[in-house]
Amino acid sequence: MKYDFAAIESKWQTYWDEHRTFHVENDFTKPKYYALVEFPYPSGDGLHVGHPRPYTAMDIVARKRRMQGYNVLFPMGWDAFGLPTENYAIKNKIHPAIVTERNVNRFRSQLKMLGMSFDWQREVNTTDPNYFKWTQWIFLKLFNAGLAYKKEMNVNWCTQCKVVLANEEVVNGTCERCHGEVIHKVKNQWMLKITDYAQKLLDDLDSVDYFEKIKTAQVNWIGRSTGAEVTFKTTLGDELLIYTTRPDTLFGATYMVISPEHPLIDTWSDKLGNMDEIRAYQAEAARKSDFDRTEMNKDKTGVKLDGVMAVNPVNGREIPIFISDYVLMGYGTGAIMAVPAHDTRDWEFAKKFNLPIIEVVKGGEDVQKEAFTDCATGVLTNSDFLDGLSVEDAKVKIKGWITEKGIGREKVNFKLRDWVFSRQRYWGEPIPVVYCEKCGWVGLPESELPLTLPDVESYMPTDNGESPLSTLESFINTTCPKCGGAAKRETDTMPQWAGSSWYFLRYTDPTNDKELASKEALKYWLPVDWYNGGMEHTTLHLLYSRFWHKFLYDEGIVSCKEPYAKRTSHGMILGKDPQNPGKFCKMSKSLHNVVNPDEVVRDFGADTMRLYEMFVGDFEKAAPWQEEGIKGVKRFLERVWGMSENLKDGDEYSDALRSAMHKTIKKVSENIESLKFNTAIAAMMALLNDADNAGGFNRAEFRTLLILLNPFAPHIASELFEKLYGEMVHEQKWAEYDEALCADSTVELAVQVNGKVKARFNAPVDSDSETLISIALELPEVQKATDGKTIIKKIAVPNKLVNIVVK
RNA sequence: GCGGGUAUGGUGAAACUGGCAGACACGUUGGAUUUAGGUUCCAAUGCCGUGAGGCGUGCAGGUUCAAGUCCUGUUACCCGCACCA
Repeated sequence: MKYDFAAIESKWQTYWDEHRTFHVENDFTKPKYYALVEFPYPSGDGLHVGHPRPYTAMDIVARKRRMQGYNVLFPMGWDAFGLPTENYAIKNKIHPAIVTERNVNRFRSQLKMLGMSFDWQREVNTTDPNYFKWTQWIFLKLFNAGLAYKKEMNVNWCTQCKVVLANEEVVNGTCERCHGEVIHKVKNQWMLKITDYAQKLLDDLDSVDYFEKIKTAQVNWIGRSTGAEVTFKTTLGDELLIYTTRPDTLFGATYMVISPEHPLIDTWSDKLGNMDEIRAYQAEAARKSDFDRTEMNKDKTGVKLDGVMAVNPVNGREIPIFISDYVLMGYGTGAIMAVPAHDTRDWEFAKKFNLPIIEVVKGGEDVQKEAFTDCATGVLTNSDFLDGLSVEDAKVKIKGWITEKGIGREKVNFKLRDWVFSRQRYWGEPIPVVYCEKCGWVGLPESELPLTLPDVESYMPTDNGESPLSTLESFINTTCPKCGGAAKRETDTMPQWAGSSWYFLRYTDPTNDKELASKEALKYWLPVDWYNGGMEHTTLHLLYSRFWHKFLYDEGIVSCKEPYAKRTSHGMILGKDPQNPGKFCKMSKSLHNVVNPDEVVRDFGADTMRLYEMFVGDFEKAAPWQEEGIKGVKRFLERVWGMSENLKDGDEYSDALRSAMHKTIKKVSENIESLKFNTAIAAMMALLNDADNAGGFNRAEFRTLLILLNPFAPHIASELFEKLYGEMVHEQKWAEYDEALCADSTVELAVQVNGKVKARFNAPVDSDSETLISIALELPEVQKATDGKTIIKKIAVPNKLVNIVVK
């Protein structure tokens, strides 16, 4: 009989659907396993071949865990708020909810078509009011805890999307999504105080099993540094507070720089002689987009403030103050002391403005030619009481000194900024607060949740930067829940990252209308045992959701500090690069190199597609999509099918294949755990080759093969298992192996002379070194190679090789 | 600039604590079956050389009986962050 993948796959997909095979109950008596993949944004384009790679990988893990006896939660849902849907809706004049539903249906059917073992009874959708009721509820918790606040601030504004972006969403000064120009705009925005959790987000990385590169990226993004804050008096009688990580270089400060947005400038405005010039520079800096600012970063610019000087507290010297956009208002205090001798940026600035460069740490080259920034080897000089100390010792001493004198203190700073949480868009969760003239910002009571989106005529984003909801009087005008007076609703919506910051909690109890999920369900299922997702979310979704989870932990909602026990990531699937034949690059519509999974499944089948995606290369690395490679795995499945028709009798493994069977079980079992799916598949292929050489499989051996194959290619495995053994393969126990039986009775050893292989021989396993050496020395090839030479050394590595060293 | 990563046949790639480099595939070549083949099967396939033999894991050194793997230096490419004081 022919391997009719189309008929087999639709048969089993229907079976799994009708029997709810992969539905899991909250059965608290069983050991649980929570496997999670990132839920997709259901775009209008449907799945592309990149999606199934992580999904198949975790599907393999989930299917294996079920066979190992775990109660497995492997859910799927839709991160469905977002700009593309809204844009599509605007263009085609369809409500975004309808577009979303259509896209979700397409995605769901495509995932079913790939044989993913998701529990479809637990599907969640971030745009469902029953879901976002709890997103809003969490926001109110944050608001009531003082972690959500509204602030007038300079934000990133995408000129194309006409929306505010979080720092994490700005890539190379452009919009992460549309690559449009990002400029700065001063707007009143909702902010979340993720910075309050900076230290915890950093510390608790020690307690989780993430890929090291993921941890490193988060550590760098959080960007903790220790230094000191120091107060400089000014000649106008007030004070200037700066932050430095090099307080040891205080004696080398020859000027100060403050950010163009620094508030002291306004304070000083009528006393400065060159206000026109300063105002012009401020305007210039404000107008620059992030992109321009990065472009310009080689050439330092700035303006000296005319009429004010700072006084260096360690030596009383008066030094000038500049404004320059290389100092950022958002970090530290927005002001620095400049030590050109020991900071590259300060050095460049000093050279340009002809400022003195004083060496205070010796050990480098001439500081007039290059800044000396090495902290490890330097020794203090020209620094009075610090002279002769190492940089580390000097830091300690000066910190003590400034604390004692009351002019400064030790200070920790983070690069992490608070999370800009407002978006001027229609298709997002409404922020459930109102503004009352009397009471200020007031959160809605829980009874008024969910606050749903009103129907509007136009979802168009506006050029003035206001939300499309802002023109809708019926939505805006409401009463204050506190005083009952007139109040206005917030018209901005939440960013897309809101719904995805807690979705893994909702899966544990997706239909609960009393709580976001029951305490018992949360306690049972969390933390997620294994979460796989893209590296691109490391400093976005992954960080945001850790923050929310930690907050919910502090509120007593969840009972573990970290949401994910283990986090891994996958590489991208690359397409052919049309510009460089033989090279590969990101798939994109504009390059016409996108591969559609529907066609692959139609032409080769879902099992082949799954196997190919796993066989293509190292799961963690980017992998090129090469149509030719699909044939190899298709052939493998055809061979499995063909061999099923010629099985020998046998209730146990044959002598010929026993060790091969045990070795393969071990290899496949271990490889799944370490994400080495490619070599797991290779091991099964090699087993087929072994079986061919042994004259085919017997029934016992083939049964095991199907169990190993089931997570990878579940349709063919289910079909053959039912046909041959009359049972369901997914109900079988995972195969076991015996370490002792993995070994063959004899092994081939290589014999080297001076490290070059000259001969080979077979010997019983674990033969001792003396025996091996004496056999090796008798071999004719070895005699020839050692003839007339002196043997200096004989090394034998049991079961591997013998090396004879001669002179 | 800082951080992370990669470099192995014609191609995708394997190689656990240093121990036979190239598993498993793709492709190619030859052969068989077939009216036919985007079928199946068999054989060969790292490079140079007719051969014995030599050379081979980006490059240059080093340690070792033995190095893709360890050490020093160096180049190229990819990804992230980027004036964070």
